[in-house]
Amino acid sequence: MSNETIIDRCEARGLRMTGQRRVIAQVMEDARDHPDVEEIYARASAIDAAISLATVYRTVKLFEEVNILDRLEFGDGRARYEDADRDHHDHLFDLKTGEVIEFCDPEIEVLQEKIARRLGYELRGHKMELFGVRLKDG
Amino acid sequence: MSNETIIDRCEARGLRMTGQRRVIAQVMEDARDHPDVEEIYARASAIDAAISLATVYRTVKLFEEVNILDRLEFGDGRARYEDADRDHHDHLFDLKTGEVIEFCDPEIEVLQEKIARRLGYELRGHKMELFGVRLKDG
DNA sequence: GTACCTGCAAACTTTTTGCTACCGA
DNA sequence: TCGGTAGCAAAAAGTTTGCAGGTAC
Repeated sequence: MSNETIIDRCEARGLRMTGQRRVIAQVMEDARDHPDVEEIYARASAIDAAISLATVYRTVKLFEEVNILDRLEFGDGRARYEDADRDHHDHLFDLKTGEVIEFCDPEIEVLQEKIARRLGYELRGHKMELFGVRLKDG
Repeated sequence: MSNETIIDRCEARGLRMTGQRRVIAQVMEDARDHPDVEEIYARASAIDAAISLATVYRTVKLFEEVNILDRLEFGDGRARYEDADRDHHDHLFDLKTGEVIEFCDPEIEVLQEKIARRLGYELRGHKMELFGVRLKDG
């Protein structure tokens, strides 16, 4: 939750900054939602029409590997991405509508630490998330 | 939960019980883990070598639609399934090893109800799950 | 008997990769 | 300079589907 931009963090990690990477970094910097790769590609294409889908895939994977982006899986078969450098929060995904709700609850934060510890995991530096699944019927 | 078998529940829902469906139901009845479709197919093939992968896909989808199986997504690109008629529990998935840990915590159960209500969801009959994601580095 | 189910192969979707040319540091 | 990077197209991996024949009820 620093105020470095994604591009700053790329440079801090010594990534070679090509034009395409700058565009994708900017797209994710501006994103207030959780775009999937196709959507990131669409937004990047609006800035530089020459960017290829393969480059978007390679770049978000790279950014994820160096913890600049988080990959989210909501069970609809597509990976979604968001800026990793944000306050910790959880996601609730409505399987009916596809809507994603972000929220944060201090009790959950405490509980997550507790559970991780009980299970022998050291949560420090890792992330755990409450993943809400709303099934189709009652 | 109840002690009906999966086959019992299929019949209770009026599903036409073919040999293939019986085999797949039995495989899931016996499963203590969270097999993906390929694994269910392998286990079913050991009982009836003529079963096709397409039938396994169609059958687990059908069983999921009538709430006989739950579909789980752990972010590794494959759907996994488990018997829906079990005590509620959560899953912790280790991204490093692929290991799945099941656990249940009463505080989480209470918290899940609370969060759902705060967000305007009525959890009754639906499911929410604490999904653990362990990232690669500290 | 008939509507539903199955196997097969082909199609589809999402993601990865081999190769050649290119570009950033 | 020169090793990493981009574009393209082909391949992979997981899943769905059209069709013709078969089966449960």
